[in-house]
Amino acid sequence: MSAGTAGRRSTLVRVAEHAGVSIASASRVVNGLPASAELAARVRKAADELGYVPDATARSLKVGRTNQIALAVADVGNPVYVAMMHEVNRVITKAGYRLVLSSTGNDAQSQLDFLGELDRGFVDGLILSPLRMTAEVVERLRATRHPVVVIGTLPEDVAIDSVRADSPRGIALAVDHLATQGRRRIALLNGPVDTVPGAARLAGYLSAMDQQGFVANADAQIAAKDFTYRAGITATARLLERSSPDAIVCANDLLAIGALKTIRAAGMRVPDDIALVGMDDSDIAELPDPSLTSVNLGSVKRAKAAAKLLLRRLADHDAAAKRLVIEPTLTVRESSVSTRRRTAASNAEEMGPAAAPTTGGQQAADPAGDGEATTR
Amino acid sequence: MSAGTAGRRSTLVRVAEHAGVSIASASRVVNGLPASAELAARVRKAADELGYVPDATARSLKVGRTNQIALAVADVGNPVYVAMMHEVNRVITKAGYRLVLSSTGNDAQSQLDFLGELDRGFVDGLILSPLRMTAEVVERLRATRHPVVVIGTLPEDVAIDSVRADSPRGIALAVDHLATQGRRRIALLNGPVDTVPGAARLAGYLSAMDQQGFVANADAQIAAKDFTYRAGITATARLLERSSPDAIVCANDLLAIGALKTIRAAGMRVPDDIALVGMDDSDIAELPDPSLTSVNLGSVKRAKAAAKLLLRRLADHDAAAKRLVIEPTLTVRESSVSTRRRTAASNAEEMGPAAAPTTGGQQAADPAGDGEATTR
DNA sequence: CTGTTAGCGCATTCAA
DNA sequence: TTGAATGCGCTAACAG
Repeated sequence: MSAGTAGRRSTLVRVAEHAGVSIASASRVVNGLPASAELAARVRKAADELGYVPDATARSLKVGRTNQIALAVADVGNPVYVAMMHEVNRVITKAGYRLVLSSTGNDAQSQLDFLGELDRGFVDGLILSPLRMTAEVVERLRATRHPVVVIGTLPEDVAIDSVRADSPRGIALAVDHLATQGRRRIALLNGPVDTVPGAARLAGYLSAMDQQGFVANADAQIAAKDFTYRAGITATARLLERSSPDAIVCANDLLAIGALKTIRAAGMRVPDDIALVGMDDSDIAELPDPSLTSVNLGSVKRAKAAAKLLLRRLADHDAAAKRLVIEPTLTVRESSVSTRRRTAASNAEEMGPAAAPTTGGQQAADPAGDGEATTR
Repeated sequence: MSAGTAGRRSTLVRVAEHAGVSIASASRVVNGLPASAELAARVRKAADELGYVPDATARSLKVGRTNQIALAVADVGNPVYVAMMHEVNRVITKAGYRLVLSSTGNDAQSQLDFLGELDRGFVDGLILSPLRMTAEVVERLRATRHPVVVIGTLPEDVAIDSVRADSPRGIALAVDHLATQGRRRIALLNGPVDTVPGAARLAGYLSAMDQQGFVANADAQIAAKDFTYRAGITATARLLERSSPDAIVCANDLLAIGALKTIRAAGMRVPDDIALVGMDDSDIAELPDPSLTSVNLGSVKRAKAAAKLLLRRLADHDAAAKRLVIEPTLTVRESSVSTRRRTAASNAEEMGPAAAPTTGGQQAADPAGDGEATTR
């Protein structure tokens, strides 16, 4: 009914004409600025009759804001990135922004291309979660006129807002948990080591093993060719050819599920023969049977913090850059806790009827789910 | 180095000044329109020195195009929508468009809100995959000045481009396959019946059962409260309380994985005691053990077709509306094929050493993966 | 081939 | 409070 004459798109000028007021007044009424009740009514009526809707493009050109925020992630196929996207979208939508998605794939060039595009000003800011943080990327980030928040690790000297997971600590949670369960030959199923997460996982593993007084045998470490389920299958097969772990820490949940498949195909059981710990604690962690114990690296929290950081900077371009670190947590499920008594390996001490039921090492962790992560 | 004086943003006017040419000439060079080699060089040099980057907003205002396409899906948590999003992004990116994502959640209102926003003209077109196609949504769709393509089913009299899956046919593939495997008591684990996919699944199930000469017992049909893994768990528990199926067709892969969990918890085996068929054939279908036989409803093909349909319409606003239907396919995996001889139920005929290995009912199906789906 | 000019639709400064 | 006028940065007529 109120759609008005569909002829041409109606603009503010036409509304003004139709209402018999100046274009400036029409603009004011539409934007809720002070105006006499009578005039406001006239304008509103006219706008209604003409089915007027303000034009976003013109407005953007005028005010210098698009109300759009870009999110660039490496791999939308990974549930973690989906979760992050979801959270970023939630936060920025509430603040009146739209989400422009750039799924740059694993392609480094298209990542750079997108960063180049950024200066065209089709978005007000960017949240970037790069798989590889190359020098070129860093260079582009410094050069941009637009606010950027990085999810991941940045060189020390770069003054850009960022938020990262403490993934070494996460690995330590996993290794400690496995050690507590009596596991001694703890292997690492990693992704590519030349990626940001891959490098962090490896470093964390080495340090955690050291801490526990275990030797990190090279045969017990393997890098899958990417962070996918299939890569997990083949990499685990290779791993089992050259070593006999009683536990595997996986760099990601998809890899872990791949490992699960291979272990079974080899005639062994999880967790009795080999315990498994995934990482990311994504939606899919609870799907397999046994369900997957997983290190929660706070992907949702990171996404939320990143979004808020960007919103803050959008409001104040000159704020000092922040570097946030999100504390990991361990979600214990079935894949790491054997119900049968451990037969192999020693530790004389019983460790209680069954390890603690759920989360293990959570820190002060945004209890209400709504706390201002950026203030920590 | 080539970043130029970072002072203020450089515009075409400044480039023109710096090069000593008219602003129009500068524009032409930038846009690759004919110009003398000498002039072109001067402009390009100036642009480079000033670090000039054309402004997307101004350009959009002028030409009336944003080069953005919106995708509105109900639930980004569902792998199918992620796959669709991925594909849409791929196709439109290649055509020079950016993707604006609207994850409207299950919230009907925010869906409507987004459709309202559409007329602000921040995107050139929309691809919409609504969970529920209400009268209000249809009304908004007709009212919009912007091209829209719907993924899903639309009322007959609405002249809007759309592409849908033939999900009754998909269910039939599943039921027929199960019947061939000797299953007779085939249940349906559906999602909410008041959704577009839920309604289609139910209708398809009833008709397929009828076709096979089976009775579609009401006790053997259940509707989970949404299309999630958890809902699948609880709904299956209820289903098993009131009936004893030897096979379950699930409206979606997540539901199927939930069913798998519940069946196991009840002490039964898949596929020996109960065969399982999922739907969507999404990434997660191969994760469980046994891996999930699943009806491929062509989500990627639908997404691709929708994107192309929209691009076509963007190029020609007055083209006649098309309604495309994508043919389903069955991907047979482990969850539906028992390795042991069926003991219960009859069919005297052996059905070969083991059912056909992979896809079952594929039609003429875009062999190169690149065929023009819209021309069928 | 190149320059001049007029808007795209809107927000906003300045007068009245 | 309201109206007239300016320009955001760019492209596309139209002249020359």
